[in-house]
Amino acid sequence: MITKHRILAAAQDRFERDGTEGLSMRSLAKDVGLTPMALYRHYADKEALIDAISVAALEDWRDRLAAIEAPSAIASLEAVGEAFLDFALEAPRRFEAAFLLPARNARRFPDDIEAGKSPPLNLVMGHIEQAQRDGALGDAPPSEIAMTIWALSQGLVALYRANRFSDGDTFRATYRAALRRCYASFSQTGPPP
Amino acid sequence: MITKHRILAAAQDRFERDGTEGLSMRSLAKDVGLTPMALYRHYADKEALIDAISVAALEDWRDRLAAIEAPSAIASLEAVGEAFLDFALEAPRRFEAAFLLPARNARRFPDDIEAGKSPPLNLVMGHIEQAQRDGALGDAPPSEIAMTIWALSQGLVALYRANRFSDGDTFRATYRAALRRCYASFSQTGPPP
DNA sequence: TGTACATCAGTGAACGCGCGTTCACTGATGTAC
DNA sequence: TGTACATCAGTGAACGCGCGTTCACTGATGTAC
Repeated sequence: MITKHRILAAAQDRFERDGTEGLSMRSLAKDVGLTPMALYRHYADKEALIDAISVAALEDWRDRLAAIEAPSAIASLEAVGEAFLDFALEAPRRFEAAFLLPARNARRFPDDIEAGKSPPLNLVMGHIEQAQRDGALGDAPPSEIAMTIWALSQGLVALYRANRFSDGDTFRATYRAALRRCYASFSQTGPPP
Repeated sequence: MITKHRILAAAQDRFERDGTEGLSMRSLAKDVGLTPMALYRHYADKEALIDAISVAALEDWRDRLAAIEAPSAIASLEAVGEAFLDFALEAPRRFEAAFLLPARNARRFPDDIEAGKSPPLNLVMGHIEQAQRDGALGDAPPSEIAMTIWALSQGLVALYRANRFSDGDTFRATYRAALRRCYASFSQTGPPP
């Protein structure tokens, strides 16, 4: 049973280094110190292994979110932004697996999101609603705020990964400023001008 | 000479359908109706061919930008957003090649951008500066406005491609609203709250 | 306590496949004298 | 005008490679009686 975990751990490492393409059953087996065929004792095939990697990536994000503690709703939202950033910088491929794989059962905006079908987004939307009650955010639909912030974060990270920022510090500063500005744009009440 | 163009055109088609991974010299040759080796008469190797695809993708975007005509600077900026959206929806992979490949010689924020080293971004920043003179945008640094808008667009498109919107119409509407709101957040003078 | 049997992780050889690219070549077209 | 030669697009066989996966197996460990 422990072998299965060793395989998954090695697969995550490989995946983080080389992506899906670079992850081969043979090279992975070498990493773990096993025959390629031994892997099939634990995972039906390569696809099953990649599924496991995706699931683990989502769990990683869920854990990072769950670990957040902040004094206010708006501070929590800021912390979510930081967690997102850290995740993206520490484990870019895992980050990608969690958010950007065109998942078969992905939750969709607006229906699934508003129906609360995405646990991580639920948590974020809870903070948003609390911030609205605190008067720190305007009355735009929480799901819209969440999607906009999510998109902005995602886009900034994508540009950073595509080498469009001169260095990491500039990027972090720009990221924080952009998110703060974006929340500010939601802080008035009423529809956008 | 015409063969070279036929090869590139077929390669673009393949790439749009299957991405870099699905583009093999052998399958491509079959598409063009040639022996695999004939391709090497026109492109040194696979990498050279992929470079050509990237270059063509950037030219596509440049042409789309150049074709924009609008009555005012702020209307031009809106048109840029629409062009970006159309490009992303019509030719997602080419779009990706143009913006997201970690290009060796990519222009970086803030130095390269402010120094005007990116012709497409230059054009956009020209509109931004004009809009500022028109009083339609606040006095934030144009390069910062450009990067923020770019990131937001990029992120929304990424989420759409990752299946996070229930349908295309919802996505287009959300995209337009988010961009409008983002420009609005830059319309006051002074630093963000 | 001893024996027979089932379970199960892991092995090792082999299969067929598609890949990028090499090499030596053919045959048509253009060019120089 | 005719001939010799260079150029150049394209061919076809072959190379070596890494891939996911099959198959039949070994050998240790646990379990039932």
